[in-house]
Amino acid sequence: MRVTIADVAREAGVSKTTVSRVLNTGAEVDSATAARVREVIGRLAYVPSSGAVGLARGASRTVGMLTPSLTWPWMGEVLQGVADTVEAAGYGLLLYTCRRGPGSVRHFIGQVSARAFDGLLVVEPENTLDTLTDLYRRGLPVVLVDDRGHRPAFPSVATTNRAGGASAADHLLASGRSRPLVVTGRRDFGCVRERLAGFVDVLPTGLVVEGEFTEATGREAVERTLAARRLFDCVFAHNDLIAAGALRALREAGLHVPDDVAVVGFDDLPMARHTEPPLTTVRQPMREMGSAAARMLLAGLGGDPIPDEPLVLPTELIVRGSAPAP
Amino acid sequence: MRVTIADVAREAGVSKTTVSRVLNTGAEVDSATAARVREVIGRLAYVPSSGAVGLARGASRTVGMLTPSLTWPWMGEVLQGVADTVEAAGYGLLLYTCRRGPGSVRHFIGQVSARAFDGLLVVEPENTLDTLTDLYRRGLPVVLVDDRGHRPAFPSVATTNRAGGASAADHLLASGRSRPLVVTGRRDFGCVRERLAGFVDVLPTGLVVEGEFTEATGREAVERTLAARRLFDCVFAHNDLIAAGALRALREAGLHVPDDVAVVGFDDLPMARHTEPPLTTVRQPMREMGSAAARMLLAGLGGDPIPDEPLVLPTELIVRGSAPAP
DNA sequence: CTGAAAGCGCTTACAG
DNA sequence: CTGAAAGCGCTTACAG
Repeated sequence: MRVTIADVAREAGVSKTTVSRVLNTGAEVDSATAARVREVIGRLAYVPSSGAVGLARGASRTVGMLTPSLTWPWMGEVLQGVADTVEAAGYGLLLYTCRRGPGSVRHFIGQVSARAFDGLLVVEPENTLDTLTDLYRRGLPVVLVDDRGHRPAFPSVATTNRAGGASAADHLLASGRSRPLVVTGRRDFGCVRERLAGFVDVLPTGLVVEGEFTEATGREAVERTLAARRLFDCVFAHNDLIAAGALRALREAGLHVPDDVAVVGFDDLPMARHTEPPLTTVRQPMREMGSAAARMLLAGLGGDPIPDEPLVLPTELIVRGSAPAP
Repeated sequence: MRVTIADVAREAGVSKTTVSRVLNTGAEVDSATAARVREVIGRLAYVPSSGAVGLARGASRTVGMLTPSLTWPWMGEVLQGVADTVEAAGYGLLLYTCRRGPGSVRHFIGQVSARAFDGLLVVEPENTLDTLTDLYRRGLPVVLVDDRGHRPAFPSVATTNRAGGASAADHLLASGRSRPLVVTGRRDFGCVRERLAGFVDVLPTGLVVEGEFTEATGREAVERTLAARRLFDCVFAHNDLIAAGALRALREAGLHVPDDVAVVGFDDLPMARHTEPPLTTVRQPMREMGSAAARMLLAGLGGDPIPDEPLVLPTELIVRGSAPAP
C-alpha cells in the first residue's frame, strides 16, 4: 500500500541508507545517484513516515501547546502567531486544553512522557505552574506566553504591563483628565499590579475598584461609583471587557463618552473597534508574543540555550473615540 | 534515561509481550501477573512511547485539523468543541493552517502521506476542496465543518442556514416590520443563498445588497440605501460584523435602533452582546458543530462508517435589544 | 496464560 | 561514496 523507503531504494537500485542520506544530509552522495533517487522519490510521491523518523531519531519534530481555553478573545491571535512560526519551521503543532480536571492534567503529563512532542508552549497555566516547572526541571523545553505576570522559573514571553498602564495615564493626562476611576482585574495577577502601578505613577487616584476581567465588573464598578457620587472624568479599565461594561453604564447614566468621561481599555480585542464609541485601548501584542515564544522554543530545540529571563514585548496605545487625542 | 517496555518487563520478570498485553488488552493475562506488571508500571511511571506505538500499530491516534485562519471570531468555539471531544477520546490534535500559499498546502499534503494523523477535520477549505476530495477518495477519513454551504463530496457538519434566515424574518414580521433591507456576504457561498432564500420566503424584499462579511459592508450598505432614500424598517445582516456596521451607520444617521429600524445579525459572536444596542442574532452552534464533526470522525476511525450526507445542527434566534420580542 | 521473534519504517555508527 | 546491520520502542501472529 504505502510507499516506504525500501520501495524507493529498490526502484533506484540503491540501499535504504543512501535514500536516507539523500533525504536528510544531501552531502556524501554522488550527485548522479542523488538525482536518480530524487527522481524516484518524486515519481513514487514518497514521504517518510513521521512516526518512524521520530522513533529512529528520538525526536518528533512536533511542538505541544497547552492552553486553558481556546475561546478567550485573544487566544486566536496567540495561536496564529504560534502556528505560523511552527509550521514555517516544518514542525507539527499538537494542541492540548486540559479542561476536564485533574485527570486531564494527568493525561497531558502522560503525553509528555510518551514523547509526543519535543517542546511545550504554554498559555496561562493557572493551577499548573508547579507541574510545568517540574517538567522543565526534568528537561522538557518549555516557554510560557505570559499575559498575567506569573514570572515563572522557566523561559517566557511577556509584555510591558507597567509601561502600558503608564501610557494610558499619559494619554488621559495630556487630554486634560485628572480624576481617574481605575477598574482592575484580580489583584493576585502580576499584570494587574503592574498596570496599576504604571498608571498611578503618572496619575495618582484613590478611586480603584478591584473585580474580574468581565463586562459585569466594568458596569457595576461605574454604577456604584456614580451612586456613591464620587467624581471622575475618565476610566482606566484593565481590559476591554471591563471597558465595554463601563461604556454601557456611562451611557445608561446619561453621560457622554468622551465629553463627560473618557475611557481607556487594555488588550485591543476585535470588539474594541465595535463599541460605541470605539475604544481607546492599550494593545497587547498577542500574536507577536505567540510567534516570539514559538521562535524561542524552536531555537531551544535547535540547540541554542533558551534565555531564562522573560522576553518582554512592548504594548502600544491605540487611540479611538472613547479617549481621542488631545 | 527513558523508561521503556523492556525495563518494565525486566523489573516485573515477564516478557515485553506480557507487558504489552497488560497495557492493551488486559485479557489473557493471569491476574497476579497483571497486578505485578501494573505495580511496576506505576513505580517506574512508565508511559508507552506514542511514536513507537503508532509505528507498530500503523495508526497514530491523532486527528489533524486544517483551518484557513485561527483568528476568525468563531474559530475558537469550533476548536474548543473539537479539542474537548478529541481529548476525551484520548486522541491528539494536530493543527495546520496552510497560510503560506501553495507551498504550505503541499507541505500539508506531505503530512497526510507521512501518516502524521489518522483522520482530518477541516474548516472552510476555500481553494482546497478538490485536494481534500482527492485525499478522501484515497482513503483518508475527512469531516468538514461547513458554515458556508460547500456541500462537499465527503462527510460534513452543517447548520440550518435556510431555517435561520426564516427565523429572522419570522421574528421581524411578528414585531410588525415589513420593509427589510438584507445585507449579504458573497453570493457564491451556499450559506448566503440559503439564508437569503429562507428570509425572503417569509418576508419578500427588493432591497438586497451583496457585500463581504465585514463591518464596512454593513456600514456602506446602510449609508447608500439611506442616501438613495429607499425606505426600510429593519435590517437582516448575514453576519454579526455586517450588523455591527449597520448599527453604526444607523446611529450616525440619527436613526434609533430598534424604534426606527430593527437589526438582526447572524452567528452570535461574543461581540454581539457588546454592541449598542446588543444584537439580536441567529446563533450558529459552532462549538457543537466542532464536537459533532470530531465525534463523526472518531466514530469513523473506530470502524463505524461515516454517513455521507451532512449532519445538520439547528440555528437558534437569540433575542436582544436591536430587535426585541414583539 | 506466556514468550521468542518478526516486523512497523526509519536513522546511524561502522566498515569498506 | 556506499551498504549491511543494529537499533529506536512498541505490537502481534505464532507456537507452546
